[in-house]
Amino acid sequence: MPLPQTQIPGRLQSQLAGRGIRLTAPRRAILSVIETATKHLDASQILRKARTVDASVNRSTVYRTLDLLKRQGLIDELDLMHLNGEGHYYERKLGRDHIHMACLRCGKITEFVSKTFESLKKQLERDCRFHIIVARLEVGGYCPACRH
Amino acid sequence: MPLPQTQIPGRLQSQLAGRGIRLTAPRRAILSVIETATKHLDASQILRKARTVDASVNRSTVYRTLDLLKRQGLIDELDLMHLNGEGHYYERKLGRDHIHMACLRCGKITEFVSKTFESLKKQLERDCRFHIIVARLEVGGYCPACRH
DNA sequence: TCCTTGTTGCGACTGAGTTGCAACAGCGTT
DNA sequence: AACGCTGTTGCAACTCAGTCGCAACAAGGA
Repeated sequence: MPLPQTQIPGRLQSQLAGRGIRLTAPRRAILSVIETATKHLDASQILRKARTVDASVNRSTVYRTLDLLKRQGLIDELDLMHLNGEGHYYERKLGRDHIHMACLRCGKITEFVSKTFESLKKQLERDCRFHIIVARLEVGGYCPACRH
Repeated sequence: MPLPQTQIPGRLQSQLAGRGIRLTAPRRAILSVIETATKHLDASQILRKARTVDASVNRSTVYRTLDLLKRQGLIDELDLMHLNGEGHYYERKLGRDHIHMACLRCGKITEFVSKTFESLKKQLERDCRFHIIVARLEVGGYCPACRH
């Protein structure tokens, strides 16, 4: 349920290097932020944290690196039901997809892995002859503590 | 699979009126655009079409009306995998939720209704004790014509 | 018809994300 | 260890979606 982050540090780095992608100081800073995140971060939070590692990191570089990681399928982009503005959140893509539930009252984000979700994707691929690259299921509602 | 739009014209209007919400000329124009849409429209497309009905409709009013309809649970907001920029798309909420599949190559949007999706939501409500208000499943990948 | 109250148009603003460009730095090659 | 090709960066200016404060306005109940 919680973010299964804080993996082998440097894992993202070596995945990129293994694909012949150049590693630079700003990229290393940004990757380390993403790898060690304990909650969903948006671009400006990633920038702020990356700057504590390498003070010269620029906003554009954060966006360009996030684009790179998306194209490489190494991160997922989330909206989290736009609870706070229009921006996006990012998280490492690891193994199984999970569902994000956002509480409309307290803002808490809960993650949930479900076999049914996996079946649903298989059904889609079969019935619609659609080749899925990314699937995003976001739910808004009230968490156990806030429901009425 | 296609949009089940072009419902009883004026249906949205009477739903709002029935809730004691004031009907104005710009609102009527915007509602008629949403009701008669044959594809997913974004805010600026809604504005342009609404202006063919009432030339004085303003951009802010479109956003304010979309917010109203979202709060009333009468429309759904979609990203459609951000195939074209960062904006949002809107569609009437009718009966069962459906899944949106966006082809990353040709941009085609396919809709799909699935019993498994309904079970998944029930499972979520039960297992996570989460009260679902809105559920959005968007899939990016390759449609039958574009897959390789 | 009047009056209250919610709605609108306007214009200025915010904040996310993008872009062109010159300077720079990986990293494979020598 | 230095070289050089080529991809990457910082910067600053920009675009675009969406928001906001406010004075004028209009819906619809009395």
